Amino acid sequence: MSVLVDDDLWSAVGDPTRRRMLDLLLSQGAGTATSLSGHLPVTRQAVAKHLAVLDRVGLVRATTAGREKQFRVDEARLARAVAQLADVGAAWDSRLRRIKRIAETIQRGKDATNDTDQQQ
Amino acid sequence: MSVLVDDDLWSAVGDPTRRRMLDLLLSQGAGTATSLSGHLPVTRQAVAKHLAVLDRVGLVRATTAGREKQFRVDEARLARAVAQLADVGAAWDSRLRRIKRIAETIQRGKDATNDTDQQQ
DNA sequence: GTCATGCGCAACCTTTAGTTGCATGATGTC
DNA sequence: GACATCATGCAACTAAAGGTTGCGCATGAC
Repeated sequence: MSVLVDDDLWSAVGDPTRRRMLDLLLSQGAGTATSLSGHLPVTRQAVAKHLAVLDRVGLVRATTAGREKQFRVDEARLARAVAQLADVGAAWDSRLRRIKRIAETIQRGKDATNDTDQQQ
Repeated sequence: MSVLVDDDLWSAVGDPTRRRMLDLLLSQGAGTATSLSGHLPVTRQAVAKHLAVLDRVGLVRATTAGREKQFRVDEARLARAVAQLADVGAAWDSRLRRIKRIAETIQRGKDATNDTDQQQ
């Protein structure tokens, strides 16, 4: 059965632009829509929309200072998202390993008897 | 700097429905658009579109048998996707750890002197 | 042959990522 | 204080993606 995943959280980090924004925010500590857009191939308005999405799922939080609105990553929240990535990856990985093991077992069976034409 | 990620591959597994489809295909070995749609809250046509997406990025491969079109997961490709999930997770995780470590260092500094009001 | 079933295609709707354009509000300088 | 400036916010519009319904066609079962 499938791993429990917060779809909102996942799809927030599913967007490439938002992932790069998170990278930028992590490496720079904080940033505004304007400053981030300077490092991204999209307009400030697009960045602002993405920040709104990230803010809605709690991955970033804003502090208004004068005319600037600084965003920074909510570390606990991102850690949770990272944990979910790891969970899904681990679930698939273990299933892939199991499949590989079974395939090898079948292969060994074939090598041994070489006439049991097992399918499926 | 951001981790190298194949955006197509990532966004293919970024969709919740497609993730569940991959789960189903992994647990059942194979499936058709019709069979999968029985386990999902969307129509067969929606599933077919998702299968087309997954096929385009190589995560599944189809074999036509009579009037049925069976899809199965390309294990190598999914393993690669899993590796990318792990990479991004690890990158963020290490950055989060570094931030936490710095925060603790600052905290220790404050505890010691209690007047160095350091603000980035 | 006929009937059921699985697929593919087309039209349409809604949401989302992106754009441009403009109004508003805080800063700093003269 | 007035004014140019710069960051933000808001609105309208476009394009792509996820989803739907409806229909036509091929294949397999009887």
